[in-house]
Amino acid sequence: MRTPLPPSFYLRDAAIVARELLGAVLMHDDGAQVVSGRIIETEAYLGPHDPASHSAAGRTARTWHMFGPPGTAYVYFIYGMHWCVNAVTGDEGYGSAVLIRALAPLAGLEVMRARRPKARTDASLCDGPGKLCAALGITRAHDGLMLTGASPLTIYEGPPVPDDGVVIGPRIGISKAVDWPLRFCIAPQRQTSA
DNA sequence: ACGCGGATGGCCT
DNA sequence: GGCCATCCGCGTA
Repeated sequence: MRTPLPPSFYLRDAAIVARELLGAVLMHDDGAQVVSGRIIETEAYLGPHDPASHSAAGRTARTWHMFGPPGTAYVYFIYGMHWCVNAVTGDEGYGSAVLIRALAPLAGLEVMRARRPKARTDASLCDGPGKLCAALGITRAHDGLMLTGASPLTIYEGPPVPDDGVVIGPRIGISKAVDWPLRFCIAPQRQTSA
């Protein structure tokens, strides 16, 4: 779990990367605080042909970094309140990415609790795309950074998650392509195992 | 255990 | 003007 996932990891179909990111560790080190969690839920956004993908509307100021090189962080602001973080996948210029939807907290629990005072349990610190960005302190400042190392925001290799520990279903909170099976979760009973 | 609606702002039509 | 890749609190069972 010390090894950052390299750009070649992300140079694959978004659905494959979404599956393989389960178990990996997202860490934010701002120089003063280190906060991290294990990735337990992801969603794939396939590219311009995927009606639910931000890249379907073309490359705009907002979606600019979704078209960056594989391993880029694409961070966007939603509902006037929340940040969400993606890992860009596939070739540079294509526009596919994986939304990180939930983490299991690993390090920096005190910092997370201070950043999310409304969370009543440790599990609820990071169990949503907006929540995990708040808990880790991820904002627009991280949009466009590389997740592959030498950056405050990094994803590290984690233990393999077997297929029978993965649940696949439709994506959440979208209004187009609502039945595409592109949401990947670690089954609840497996989330705490190494 | 659900289901609903308000908060809140940037961006596209 | 309307639509969001959301979260939280309050209402009814």
